[in-house]
Amino acid sequence: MAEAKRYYVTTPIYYVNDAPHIGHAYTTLACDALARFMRLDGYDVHFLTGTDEHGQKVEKSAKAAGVDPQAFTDKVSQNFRDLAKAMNYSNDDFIRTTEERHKKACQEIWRRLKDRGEIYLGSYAGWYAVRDEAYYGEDELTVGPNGKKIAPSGAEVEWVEEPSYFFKLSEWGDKLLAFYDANPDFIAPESRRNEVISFVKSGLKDLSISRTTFNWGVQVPDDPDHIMYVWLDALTNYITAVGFPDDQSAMYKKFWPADLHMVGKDILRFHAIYWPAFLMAADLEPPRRVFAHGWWTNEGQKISKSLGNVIAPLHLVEKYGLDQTRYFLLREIPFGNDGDFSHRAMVQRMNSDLANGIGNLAQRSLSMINKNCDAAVPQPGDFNEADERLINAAEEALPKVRDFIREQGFHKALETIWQVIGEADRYVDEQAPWALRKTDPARMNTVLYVLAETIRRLGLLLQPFMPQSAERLLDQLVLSPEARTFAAYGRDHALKPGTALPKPEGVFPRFVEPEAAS
RNA sequence: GGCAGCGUAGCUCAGUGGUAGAGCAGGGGAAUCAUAAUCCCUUGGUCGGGGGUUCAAAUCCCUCCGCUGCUACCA
Repeated sequence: MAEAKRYYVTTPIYYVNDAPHIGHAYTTLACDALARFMRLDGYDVHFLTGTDEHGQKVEKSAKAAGVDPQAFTDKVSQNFRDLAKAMNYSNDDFIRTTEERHKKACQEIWRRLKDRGEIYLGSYAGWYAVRDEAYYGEDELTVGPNGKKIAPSGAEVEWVEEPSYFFKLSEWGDKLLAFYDANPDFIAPESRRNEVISFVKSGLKDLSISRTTFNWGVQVPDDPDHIMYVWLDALTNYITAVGFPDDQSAMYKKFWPADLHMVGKDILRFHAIYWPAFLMAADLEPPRRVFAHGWWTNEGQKISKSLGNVIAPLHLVEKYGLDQTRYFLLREIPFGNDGDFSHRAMVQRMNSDLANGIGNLAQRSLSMINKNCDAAVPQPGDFNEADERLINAAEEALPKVRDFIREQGFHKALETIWQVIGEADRYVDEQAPWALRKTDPARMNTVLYVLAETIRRLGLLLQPFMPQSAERLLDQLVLSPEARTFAAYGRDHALKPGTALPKPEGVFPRFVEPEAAS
């Protein structure tokens, strides 16, 4: 059965207590490239990001700042909207857990779980460290000199008990395993999938899903003493945004289940275990896929606030350029692995791949057209074998890139595009249009036409990754907006000979080290 | 500790039974259209150590060494 061409992709909602860093930028960037690709490929895309604004930490931070929590979150969530704008993300919606629509959705999913007998009232007890605001397991504790129990962090813990509602997660282990088995692509990469499965196989405990010790959260229906605990609240955002609780709405029917939840590896468990369990328990469909990507290090060092080596995305954009940063993050490491950000590697990518690669190819080709073809798309003659080879290589790149994008292989997609660039450079050298200028101008025209066509396709392919630069590249070929989708990728949408072209300008500057002060 | 995985050229990684690969870095050459960019050739590896299975092992098995991830309620 033919399903409508729609694609729903989400980032996690980011906890507003953190300042936006490279991790946030990276997750959303991957989703953005995916969303842009799917749109160009004819899909109706819904790309969601947002902020998680509830919880004890937010409540405390607001208090410390002397404002009420809502005013506090209004302010800090703006940082994430600013980031989205600065990184040129194309999200269709930005959800905040403090919105009315979301509270309604949370309370409704709670009611459904309650009605189906998936929630019961119990009490949550454990060793709690006030300083860390966290519970610890018995086996993590050590005994301090004064005989008190000490958390791994060094904080003293005390035994506390509070009433709490529980979700019967323990009853969902087998159903989850059956679900993973029936949906082998549900968790990626493969190694993460294995971890999740082994975790579930080791047995699941019921999950505490309410708290009474603070107020900043969604109230539990019919029990005002409790607020809903983070994960049920946070995860529900994914269905809130497509119209839940109105699960008969056009929006919900069209976009749920989500095609992909992109997450960092640290929150995989919540997305791959709790979330499908919540949904199945509420008789809703689980999402289709969760991808857990890796973390960045900075010049080989683990990034941490205490080391003071946090990477601010805006700083990178300012220093290297927006599209250069986007390109680096998606190209440098196999998506899913951890990766290292270093100035050296960044400059390498920026100069070798961008300036010397696509930048130089476009500039050398378009300059020759500008100077030797009356600044218009040249009239080609018949294609010879070499021409066909390059045209075909470019033609075949789209389906290859598509396959890689569908499995979130961003680095492979870019590598595929760069193979075409390499072939085009070899083609220029072999054909030597600068020599043909005198010996065989008609053949020169054909060669330059083939190059322009190749650049057209490269520009189209680069749009999801480097939207602004690709746009400038395509502007230099005077492509109409309709001619910029993948529907216009083929030969039947080839450049029209005679089309006047502007004087080309470099799109990818090289990075030049500032001279050391002497 | 338990479970899982990894260790291949200076760097990042591909290669899962049949003559060791790519990109970048290094060396040499060509070309001069282009952001001194490009193209060609090339140096470089006892595929972590040892043992075994096989006509044949980076690839399968055993063992040792080193590294990483997961091992539940801060998000």
